[in-house]
Amino acid sequence: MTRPASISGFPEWSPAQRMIEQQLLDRIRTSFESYGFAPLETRAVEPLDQLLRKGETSKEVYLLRRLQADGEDGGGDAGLGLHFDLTVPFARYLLENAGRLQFPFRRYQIQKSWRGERPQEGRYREFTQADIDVVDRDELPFHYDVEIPLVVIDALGSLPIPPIRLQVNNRKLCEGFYRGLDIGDPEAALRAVDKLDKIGPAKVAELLTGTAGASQAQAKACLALAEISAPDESFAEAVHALGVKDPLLDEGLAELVRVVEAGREHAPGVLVADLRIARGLDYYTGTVYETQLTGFERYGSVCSGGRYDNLATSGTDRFPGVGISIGVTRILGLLFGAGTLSISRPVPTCVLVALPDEDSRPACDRIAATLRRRGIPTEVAPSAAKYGRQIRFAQRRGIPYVWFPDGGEVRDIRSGEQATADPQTWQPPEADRYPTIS
RNA sequence: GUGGCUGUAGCUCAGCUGGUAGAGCACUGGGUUGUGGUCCCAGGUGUCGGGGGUUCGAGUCCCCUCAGUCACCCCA
Repeated sequence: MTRPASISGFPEWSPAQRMIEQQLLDRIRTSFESYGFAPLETRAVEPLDQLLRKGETSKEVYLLRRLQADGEDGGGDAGLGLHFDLTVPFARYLLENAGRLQFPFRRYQIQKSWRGERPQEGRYREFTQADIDVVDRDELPFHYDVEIPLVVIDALGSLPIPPIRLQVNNRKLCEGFYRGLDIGDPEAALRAVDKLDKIGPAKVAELLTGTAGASQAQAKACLALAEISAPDESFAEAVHALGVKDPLLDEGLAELVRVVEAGREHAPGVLVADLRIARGLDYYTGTVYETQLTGFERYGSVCSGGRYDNLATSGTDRFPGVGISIGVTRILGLLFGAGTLSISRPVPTCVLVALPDEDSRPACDRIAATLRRRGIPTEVAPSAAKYGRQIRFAQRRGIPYVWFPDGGEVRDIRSGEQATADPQTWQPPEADRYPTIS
């Protein structure tokens, strides 16, 4: 008989929080569509072999199983699992529908994902991501790597959240550098360098010599590279100054310069080249993005992605892409936790129509209907209580206006101002029509 | 998934080395019998996260479990 309790990692926001989330999602969607990304939703579930095609994430995947499945089929449903991001399902969708799509194909996708990891602040087992990707057939022009971060800078910039810092790096640059240095295990080096923020340069150097087969001098060079960070193209000179020569390094360098140049022009101070950014080792092949929320740096990236040249391939078909994903639930969780996101009222209602007595309900319903038709969220009082109670009902919910049908008057209960009004023509100030977030 | 810390009213929190439920705000009713907020009075404010154990007796000690949080891992 114990009361039902919450489930770890599966957040359920309050109505006020949900209204905030919906408004953020609306604005993100509007931003995405303003760049011409088309909406897509894929099923929640993918075959396990699709999910595990890249990366060693098997432990986090939630499996789908029927309650009544008998032991013979292993209790499984053909090995289905809930998707843990939106990129892998998108790659599957591409291969399945390539013949019906126009390329380059740009889509956005705003959906839940699931990961069976241990939850903590800003990390959940069920969470919403807002994803954009551009994919082409055979070759994807690099200018999309330049465009993608500008889209999310726009999207996140339209939200009432702290400023962001979008860090960009390029895998080719790092791998070329390591190759030019002749380091034994470039992947291990990448992994070690990625921990720089967390464990500091001394520990990273240990890792580099220990696991990546680097000499002391090589480790020092890797650290020097990782510590380069700049909001403009000056980072390229800093890399050149390290004196390493490699064709792949030059290619990555040139690409990163293009991204940073565009960032400096369109979003000054937001986008920076940060050569320590590595991302998960799985499918990224070039540009990589990560995003810090000012004041919440320690909770990790709230928006990341990159270029993947080999994620969607089938036989001779190849669909290179570049994309990025906004961690909506993470952003909300952090800001709710800090108490810095609020909404002007916890219900949509703008007007409460007071009810003089039950017999008047049809007349009150007509007033409410008229207001609603004109786009003003309206509800009628639940019962014909004393007017004082009805006003209090509105006040407790933050409803700004009470409509008195007998005299045909509307009262702003914040100021106490009351005036005669016609439901056919009365307008609330635009700021009062819907709840506003700040 | 491994380990650490935390859990008392709707919220913020007290509660001494085991001895019988507490404050502020919020909430409900009334003072005010159809125009709220201030003020006054009266009051639910409680499975002490849940279960088990030790004890004459457990909010307090022990075990398990759930949730939150932190570190590792990984990442939105």
